Amino acid sequence: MTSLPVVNQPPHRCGALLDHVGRRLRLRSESVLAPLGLRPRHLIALTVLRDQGGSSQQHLAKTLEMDGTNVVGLLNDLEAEKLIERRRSPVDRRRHVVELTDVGAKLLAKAEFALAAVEDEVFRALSDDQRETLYTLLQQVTSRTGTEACMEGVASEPC
Amino acid sequence: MTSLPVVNQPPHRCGALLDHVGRRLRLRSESVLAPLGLRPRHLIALTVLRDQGGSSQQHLAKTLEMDGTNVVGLLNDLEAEKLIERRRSPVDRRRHVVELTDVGAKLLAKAEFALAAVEDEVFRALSDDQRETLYTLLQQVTSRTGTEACMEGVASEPC
DNA sequence: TAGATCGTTTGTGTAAGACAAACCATTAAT
DNA sequence: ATTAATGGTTTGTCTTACACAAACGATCTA
Repeated sequence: MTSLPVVNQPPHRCGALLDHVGRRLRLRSESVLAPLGLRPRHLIALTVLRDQGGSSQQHLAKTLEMDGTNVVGLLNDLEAEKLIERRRSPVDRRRHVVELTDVGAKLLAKAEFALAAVEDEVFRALSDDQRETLYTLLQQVTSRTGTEACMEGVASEPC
Repeated sequence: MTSLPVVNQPPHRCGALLDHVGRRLRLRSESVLAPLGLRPRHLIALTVLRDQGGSSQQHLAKTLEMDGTNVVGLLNDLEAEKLIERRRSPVDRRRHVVELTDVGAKLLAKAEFALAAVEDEVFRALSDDQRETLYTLLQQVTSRTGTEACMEGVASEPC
């Protein structure tokens, strides 16, 4: 099963394509998000927090692939709006466990709702099924890959 | 077939997800592309030019959703490396028809080859089939949508 | 007690990119 | 023929996202 010689074309690279679509999406999102006091960057963070549950800031920095110092600023924004909470980890009180608040979850939902029109426009060429497929694929990409996933010491999750 | 009442969940928004994956991809791509004298932005432009054929700069600006003046700079970079050519349109000599050169096409191919490792890492969670599906979906998104597509006056294409 | 680690603050530098103004060459309108 | 509009170019300014470094307090570990 490892190699069916039938179709053997080299896999296409979708980096540039993804970048391109991302840009189109981001540009439009900005104006939609602005009235909510959010920027695309904030939305990514909120989404990650919702999907992966609370995590330490270090972990978050790794996930977002951002410099730690800049994550601080990002979280400061979000915390100022009560969208997230930083709690000291009981396990290691140096750590902050960052979690989405109810307000944050609601605003995130609201933002996503507001983005419907944007996505409709950008993904006009895709059917609903295709959009769902795209979503699933992207989520699969971002979901922790088993290895490398745990060991962050957040504990309370069995791995 | 238009509505099976079985699953009726609201469609997911993949903007943030896409942004996130895009970032991860871009970060790694930068270091791979640097030795080739390219930046992610350049790769997008080259990709668009290959996929859509030559276009006027205005058209290109619209496709890339970039400000015209910045497109000039981008193309200047690429032209300096002989990756693209600006030819005056015979139809309207104010226009530049921008096209990929052989050198450009080759470098693009080389870059994509070099990016294999990057995509392997980022898309580790996806099977080859899934990657291909992702590619197809993204391409479908970026491919001109029929309406709005033509009317650019590039002519030589029947629409 | 000493050293490492997490988060934070501040400050610096680079790059993307938006935007405006002025310009030339060309085309279209009158 | 004159005028106005358009495609491209140049220059210059401004904002923002980041990366990166340095220093600090609190906390954990040895």
